[in-house]
Amino acid sequence: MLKLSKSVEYAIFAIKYLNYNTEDRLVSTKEISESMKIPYDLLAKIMQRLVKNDIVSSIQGTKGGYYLTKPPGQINLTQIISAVDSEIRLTDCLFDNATEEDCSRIGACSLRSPLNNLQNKIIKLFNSTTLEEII
Amino acid sequence: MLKLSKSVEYAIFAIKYLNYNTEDRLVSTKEISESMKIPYDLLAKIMQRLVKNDIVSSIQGTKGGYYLTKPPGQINLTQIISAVDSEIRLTDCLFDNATEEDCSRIGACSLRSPLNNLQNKIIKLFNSTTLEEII
DNA sequence: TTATATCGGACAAATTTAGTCGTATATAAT
DNA sequence: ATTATATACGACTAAATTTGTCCGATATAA
Ligand code: SF4
Ligand code: SF4
Repeated sequence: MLKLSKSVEYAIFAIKYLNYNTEDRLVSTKEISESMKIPYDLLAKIMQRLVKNDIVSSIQGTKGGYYLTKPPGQINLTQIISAVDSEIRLTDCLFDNATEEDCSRIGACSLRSPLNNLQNKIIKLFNSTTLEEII
Repeated sequence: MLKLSKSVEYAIFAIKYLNYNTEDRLVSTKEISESMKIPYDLLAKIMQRLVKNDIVSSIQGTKGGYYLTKPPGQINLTQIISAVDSEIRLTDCLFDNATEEDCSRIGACSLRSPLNNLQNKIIKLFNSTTLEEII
C-alpha cells in the first residue's frame, strides 16, 4: 500500500515534541505519550530504537528522559524509517547480497535493476527530506 | 515497510509479457501465468483490474485473451499501483475530503501538509516512471 | 454442445503492523 | 537502604493487510 507506518508517524511526533521541549530538561516517554496521544508502550519501544540509531539520546533513572541528539535539520526520513521500521526495500530483493532465499527469480529477473534505480530515487528523496521540513 | 506489492510486480511482469507477445494475437492469463510463474487465480484478478483501468484490453471466450491498450511508454507506475492495489496514500489522511473518520488528528495535525507535499513528490516520481523504463 | 476464456465475488492462509505485558536495570530522592 | 520513576528489552497478542484459493457466471469459437 506504500504507506508510512504509524510508528514512523509517532517517531516524527516525538521528535517534534522533543524539539520544542528540550531546553535544559529531559522529556519522558510518558509526557510525550500523554501530550501527543500515542500508546505508551509502543512509543517506549520507538524511543529506544531512535536511541539505538543515535537520533535521540537518553538518560536513565528518575528524572531521566530523552533529548534530540542532533537538530531536526540533520535528521532525515530515511534515517527514521530505517530506525523505526526497517531498511527501505521496494521489493524482496533490493538490498546488497540478496540471494535466492529472498526471491527465487533473483538470478534472471529483468525487473530488479530498473526497480533498484527507482528505489534509489525514493531513498534520495527521503534523504533530502529533513525533519525540519516536516515538523 | 514501504514496499511494492507482489500484485504490482505481477502486473508489471504481465505487461512486459504482453508487450513482447501482442503481435496479431491475444494472450491468455493461463499463458502468462505459466510462462511467468505467477499464481493463476491471483493473476486473473490482476488482469481484470488492469482491464478496468484501461491499461490492457480483453476479449472474452475461447481464443480470447488480453492485449496492451497502449504502449508501455504511456503506462506509468502510479497507474499500475492505483489499478492493482489502491490509490497511493502515505498516511490515512492524505486524500481529498478525508474526515475525522479517517484520522482523529486531522483537524489539528501539523504533519499533514508537509507529508502531503512529500506524497506529491512520490506520485510525481511514479508518474514519470513509465513501464518502458521498467520493462 | 463443448471447451476455453474472461468476470466477479467470497473465502482462507500467511504475513506484517500495531499494540500490550512482564521484567530487568538505572538513578534521584527520601 | 528503600522507594518511586524512568529507560531497556523481549515475548506475546490482536488487528489489519496482503497473498492466494475457490466457486459460479458469462462469453464465444469450434
Ligand atoms: S528478483 Fe525480481 S521478482 Fe524477485 S523481488 Fe526482485 S524484482 Fe521482484
Ligand atoms: S492527520 Fe496527521 S496523524 Fe492523522 S494520518 Fe494525517 S498526518 Fe497522520
